[in-house]
Amino acid sequence: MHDIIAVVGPTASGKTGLAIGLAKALDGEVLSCDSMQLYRHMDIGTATPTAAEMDGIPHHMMNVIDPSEDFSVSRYVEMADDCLRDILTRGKRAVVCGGTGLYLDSLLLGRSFACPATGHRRRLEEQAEREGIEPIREFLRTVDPDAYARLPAGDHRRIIRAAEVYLETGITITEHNRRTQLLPPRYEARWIGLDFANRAALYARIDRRVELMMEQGLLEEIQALLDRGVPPTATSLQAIGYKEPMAALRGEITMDEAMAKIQQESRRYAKRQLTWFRRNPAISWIVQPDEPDARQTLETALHLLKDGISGDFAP
RNA sequence: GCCUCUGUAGCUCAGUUGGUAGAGCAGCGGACUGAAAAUCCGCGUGUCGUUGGUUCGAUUCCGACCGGAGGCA
Repeated sequence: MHDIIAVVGPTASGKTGLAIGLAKALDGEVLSCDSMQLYRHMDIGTATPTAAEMDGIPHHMMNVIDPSEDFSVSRYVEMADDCLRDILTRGKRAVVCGGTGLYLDSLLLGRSFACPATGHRRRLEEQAEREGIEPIREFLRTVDPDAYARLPAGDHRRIIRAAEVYLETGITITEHNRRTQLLPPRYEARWIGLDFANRAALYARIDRRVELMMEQGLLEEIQALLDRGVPPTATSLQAIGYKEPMAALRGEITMDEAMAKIQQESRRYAKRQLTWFRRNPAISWIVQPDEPDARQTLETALHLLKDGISGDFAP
């Protein structure tokens, strides 16, 4: 059996519970792969498991970053890779659990990154603000025609990044991506994906979970972050479940609208996550019924792992 | 009971002087390589309430029926 098990899937699909169950059954520890659960003091809105839910299983890469800090994929890989090696060195299994597809792929498949955010980025962003994106696209057309052709004119973020990488390194992002995709996977992992037979069942769970977050004091959690001095523009506060109530606090929408917005944005996010994971052929999917039984799902997962079966299964 | 209005996509509605229809929102699909819970791209998904009639042809015109809203009683 593999020493590294990846539990992936859309938000509210039951990853957390399954990962803890697997860790208990297989003498493992959980390595979180969630771009928001890694912030401290953001437990309710990110559905970070409580100590009771963790049930004694060590969790890594959770509550490790201050919400005021900016973060990045490469920092995640650096830190998470240390955790992963440490877990394996101690003879434990690693259950990598999360819904942030880019982080998962970067850590387990192994991706190198061209260069950190540079002064070029700020300058390019200001230029785009002043003159529009076209001059930057033109520049890209001359130095990296592939990126120019591939990136839609509306995707300012990636156009600026592509220009930045070339200005900083002298290598186009197209060439960099080509090289990094040729690298072999960094780790051999067994991927298990959680999904639902009916999309509506997943959406119902999302809606219910958001209501629960409000009952648990999401608004108080947000207020505490602001009182703590976290800038409203911080990356952490752009998370779904945080930015919408803040818009309500600014009086732009009502709190009821904010809650409906959180639910809708969570549904869309879940769909994007599915799009990301669906293209990974290594994932064995557990297709859950409308009212899944956690024990049953765990059994199915253990069965998959034991027999090394691949393919999709209904518990 | 009578009168008026109304019934078109999941929702709110537009439209067709008769040639099987289109917007917004919702939804669906996709991309993604140092912000990723971010960012971006694409796609109308439809017994035009039902049923008769007129017509070469009806979602459109006429009748009946069914549902909804309002008015008079």
